[in-house]
Amino acid sequence: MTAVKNILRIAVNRPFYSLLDYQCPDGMEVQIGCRVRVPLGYSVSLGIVVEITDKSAFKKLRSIQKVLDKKPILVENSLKLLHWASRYYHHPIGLVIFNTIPTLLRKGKPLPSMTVWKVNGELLDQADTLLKRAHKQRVVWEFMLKFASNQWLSEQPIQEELISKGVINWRSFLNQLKNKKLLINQKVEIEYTTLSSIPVIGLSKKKAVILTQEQQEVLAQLTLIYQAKKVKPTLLHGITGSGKTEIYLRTVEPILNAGQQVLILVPEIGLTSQLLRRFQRYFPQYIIALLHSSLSDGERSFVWQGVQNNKIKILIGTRSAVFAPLKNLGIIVVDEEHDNSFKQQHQFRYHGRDLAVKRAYDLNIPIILGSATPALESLQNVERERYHYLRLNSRPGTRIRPDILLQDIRNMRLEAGISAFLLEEIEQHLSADNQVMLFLNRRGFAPVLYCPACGWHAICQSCDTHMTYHAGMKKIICHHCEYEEYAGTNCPDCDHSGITTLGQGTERIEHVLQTHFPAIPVVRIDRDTTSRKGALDNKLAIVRQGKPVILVGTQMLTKGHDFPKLTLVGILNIDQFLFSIDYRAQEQLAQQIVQVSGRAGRGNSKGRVILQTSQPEHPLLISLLSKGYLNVAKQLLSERQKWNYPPFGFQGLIRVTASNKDSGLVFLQQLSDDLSLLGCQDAGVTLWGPAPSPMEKRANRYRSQLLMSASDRIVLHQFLSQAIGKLQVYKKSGNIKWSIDVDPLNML
DNA sequence: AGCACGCCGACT
DNA sequence: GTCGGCGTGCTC
Repeated sequence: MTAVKNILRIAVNRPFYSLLDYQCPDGMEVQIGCRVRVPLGYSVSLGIVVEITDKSAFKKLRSIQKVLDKKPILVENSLKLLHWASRYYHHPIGLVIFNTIPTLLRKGKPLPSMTVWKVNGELLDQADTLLKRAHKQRVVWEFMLKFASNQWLSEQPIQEELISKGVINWRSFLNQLKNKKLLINQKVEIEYTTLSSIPVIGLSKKKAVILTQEQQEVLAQLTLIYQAKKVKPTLLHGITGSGKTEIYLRTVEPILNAGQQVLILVPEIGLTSQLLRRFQRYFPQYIIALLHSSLSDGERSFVWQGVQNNKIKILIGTRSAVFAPLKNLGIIVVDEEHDNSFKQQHQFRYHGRDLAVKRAYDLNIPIILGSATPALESLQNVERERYHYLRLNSRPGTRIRPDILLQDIRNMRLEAGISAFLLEEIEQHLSADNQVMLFLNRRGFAPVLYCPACGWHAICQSCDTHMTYHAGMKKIICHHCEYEEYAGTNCPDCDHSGITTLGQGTERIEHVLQTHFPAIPVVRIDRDTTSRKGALDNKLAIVRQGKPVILVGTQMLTKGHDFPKLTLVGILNIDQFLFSIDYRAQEQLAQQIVQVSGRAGRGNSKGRVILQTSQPEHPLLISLLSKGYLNVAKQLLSERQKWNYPPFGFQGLIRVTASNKDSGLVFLQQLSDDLSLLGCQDAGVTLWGPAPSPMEKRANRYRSQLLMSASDRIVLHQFLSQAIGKLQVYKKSGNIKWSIDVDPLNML
């Protein structure tokens, strides 16, 4: 006799690090991946069945109350990934799962369904008497008799037909007929013949792009790679404009044709729509969906179900799409893999790219990481022969690489941060009918608002930082806590009337250029001008018309957009990043310079890049310009190795916030002492701190941190687990909240 | 995260 | 007296 497996190991929607065991009552059917309602303490909670077993360490188990799903809402491999991620990032399993699934499912609602209708054959002879006095009902009835006698009919064709017959309230008539038992209806799974959430853009026939020699070789290599028994990830290092997307399309094609699904991850929503267009054009026969944060709850559930039943074949999404329950996933593409927005910076701090690699590894399917400026982590994985490395080094057609010019701005009079030389160049490129772009990584009008008479300047009352002046709104805004107030014209301290600004942001550059070139449209692209839905697409459309424009923007501009008429790029004010205390700043700066430079000269004319700096002799800039990104990456990697920084060592950061200055540090000191007693130093784990965070006060809370680093990942994770055990039992004074960041990307 | 319990000070 | 503030402890 085999034991019946009736013990459920459940992830409840509460901050527990482990699964909870429950009894499954006799006769209740439940599968792994289904949601259940369980009693917990004095209340009830939702949970998801993660394991089914026949033994438990607990003697007395409570029973689950209800099973919410007939079929699992997660496929096995995404559930496995979530479970693994919960352990790797040391975040409670239930919160990991419930924060990932669509809101409607999180609230216990069912997956979307649709209603279908049919004539009830049993009461046909009574129809005439029942409908004697109901004229409109009779119209509906006759339509249904004609089309839905022998088959179920969905509401969409019913609606179209009846509205054309002038029956506006069609649904209420259907219900009246149902009440008279002339019609019957039922709910069924949605059919994915069309996707209402997807704009269908005029699908011009795909142009037969002829691949370059280089592209053909890369494709051939990829084909070989996929034939291996154990497939390794591929880093596709292709300079901007080298046609990476074309490679994605071709490499994915046979996988789709074999019936499998494709997952494409991009760093930002802004990049999804243009990629969608390319894929729709190339694969008009497959259903493609987007998954990102601006979808409605309903749309999200819809996509979730569509990928799970293998109707949606191509899914393009931002980082959380890595958890989507694709039933038959065949390949993953991570575009712009170096981008830091793949790392979630709140709560569950996971890295979308790294989890994609893990998911591909578990499924033994290919994954392509594409970038013009690969992350140091990825390059090191190539070095260790964990990844294949493929290179696209030239631009197809006549596209030529841009020249980059360093311009020394020491002792130079600038107009709002722009040199006379750059203004002159802008003028020339515009009059040659070309487009120009200025990159400045700071939004707002000016970072400082101050009084020349008494020295007062606007600082945030809740954070250790200045407030940025936004001229359009006449406000000063804190970019860290969003606190804002109206900016007066007089100094709040001495009432001097000549209050003024220092430094520049994109808004000011826009303003200055607009007065300088009144006939040319200036298009500003940053968080302030693109927050409304569709705003970014509208702005990009203006640029795509091809007439001379000046683009001004933040790092949003560096990401993947193609501007064929753009011939000049100006890079302003990057000097601060050359001397940042963050050891990742130089890597990011190099990536940003290369990415933004790549926007220039996409058409037939050669591009030009002017980089204004007061540090023209800085080794990073010299080396980047003379020897290129890979060389800089090698240098940076050797520095990282010297200090045992990632990717050579591994880090975990424990952050604490508290309502007063000292209690966080005291709390972390206790942890630091206990970890030392446990022998973490002897085991090779170094503790840095506790120390106040670089920005100590933020949103009225005092922040401190303890950094743990080690050469051995396993050892680090053992001590992180120990640390969590301690953190849970310490007494907390001063409203302390703590969190863990594994593989932290920034220390601020 | 919820929820209950228990210990306080501040009210009708 | 008892209402409710919040610190503490527990949840299979």
